[in-house]
Amino acid sequence: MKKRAYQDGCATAHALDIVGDRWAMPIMRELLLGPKRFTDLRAALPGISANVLTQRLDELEATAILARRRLPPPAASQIYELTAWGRESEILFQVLGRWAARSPTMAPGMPMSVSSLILSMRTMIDRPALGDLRATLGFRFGEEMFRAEIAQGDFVIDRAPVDGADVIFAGDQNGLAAVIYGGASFEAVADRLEVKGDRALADRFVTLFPLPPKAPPAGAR
Amino acid sequence: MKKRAYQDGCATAHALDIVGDRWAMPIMRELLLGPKRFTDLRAALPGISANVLTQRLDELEATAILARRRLPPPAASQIYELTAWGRESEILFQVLGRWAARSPTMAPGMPMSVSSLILSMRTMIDRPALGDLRATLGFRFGEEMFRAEIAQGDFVIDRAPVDGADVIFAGDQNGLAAVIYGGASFEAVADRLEVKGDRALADRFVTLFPLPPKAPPAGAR
DNA sequence: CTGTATCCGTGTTGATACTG
DNA sequence: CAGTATCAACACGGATACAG
Repeated sequence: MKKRAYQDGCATAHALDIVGDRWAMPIMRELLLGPKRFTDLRAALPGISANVLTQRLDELEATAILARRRLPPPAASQIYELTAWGRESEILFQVLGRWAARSPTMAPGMPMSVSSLILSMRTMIDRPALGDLRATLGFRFGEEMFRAEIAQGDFVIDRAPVDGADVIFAGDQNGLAAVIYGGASFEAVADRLEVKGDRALADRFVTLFPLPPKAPPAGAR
Repeated sequence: MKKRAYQDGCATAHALDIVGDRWAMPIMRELLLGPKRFTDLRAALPGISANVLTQRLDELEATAILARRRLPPPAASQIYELTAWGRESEILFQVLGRWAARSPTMAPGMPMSVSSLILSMRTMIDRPALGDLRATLGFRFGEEMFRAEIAQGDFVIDRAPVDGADVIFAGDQNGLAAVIYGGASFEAVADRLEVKGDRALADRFVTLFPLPPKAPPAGAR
């Protein structure tokens, strides 16, 4: 009847009770950039099974992190969207990601979802290095489109059409990830990623994501 | 051979791979204020079983979050301590705790460990409200002693002797938690908590931990 | 006393198949 | 498309036994 919980008054323990179950946080991450349907979530989270997804969605709804909403006809499908408080959890992903980026056991080069890449750019971009750059960038990965504005030392990116951007990246998000985090050249990923528009801007943009130094591995004294 | 892992290049997913297992983060929390022995950890984490603790300690050592060290004779016992990178994880607990403090499903009044209370005070104290207050506070819970210095709008607390503090709290950490987070009076917890020294300072101190407003519960449109 | 290893009952997770 | 049903594998928690 009662699920397994830490019997602990610490707020951190309560956080783990509600988002510590396997897949709970990846589901939240996939919803941070906007609502999705059941099938969208399944597609974005390779490895999750339908019954676990159902169960987590129920739990996240019960804890007021997300709400389900039925779209008006004719699109009679259901969508899941974060509540206002659920959206405030983005800071959790930012600090988790920044901390884990220093992990000595992190293997590079694994595929990541579109949401992961967009959120990681939000988190990891070197804002002080932007200077007085002004630019608009477009990103199109499959059906998903995002638009980034760089201005006054800030970088904001959201779901939006890419039309009219100074440079547009289109294709596979893993291609762009390989360039900005793996140091690959655009030529090396040309089969997966197309770059349209201001090539000099693209070249500068991909230098804006420095990785923090790795911590020493286990046993390194 | 290989443990269950998200196959995901996202740094957040890697973070969950290494600290997402049940009890991993509570163990790290208990070590944030200093090294502990196996038995200390068991005592601070009611509900964990010895085999799970052993397994988590092995995993956290393999991922370079903690290291085990053997004390020099005659104290031949082993202690577990966080690595430098492991100590950097404190920010995770701060943002998790701050976010979860707004959870509409959090039940108040459950017991918390000494480390939890100390860390939560570090996180939740209202630094702007400190003004130009200068004070030294001592805390003694069982064998554990902490000393806090308030000066120049900052609050720092660490393991240290309590001698000479302006006010000393001694007894059960849950008594103090009930006062600063539950709004109880010192009289109401007099059987669990002793207050020695500057009573006016104690009265002011316990007002410095405002709780953020709760988010709306599930179903609240 | 301080851990570690092994067994076992139970609940959670994950893969596949299936239904409205 | 959006889940539910079934079942096997595994992780957890508790107890106990064992080793330095």
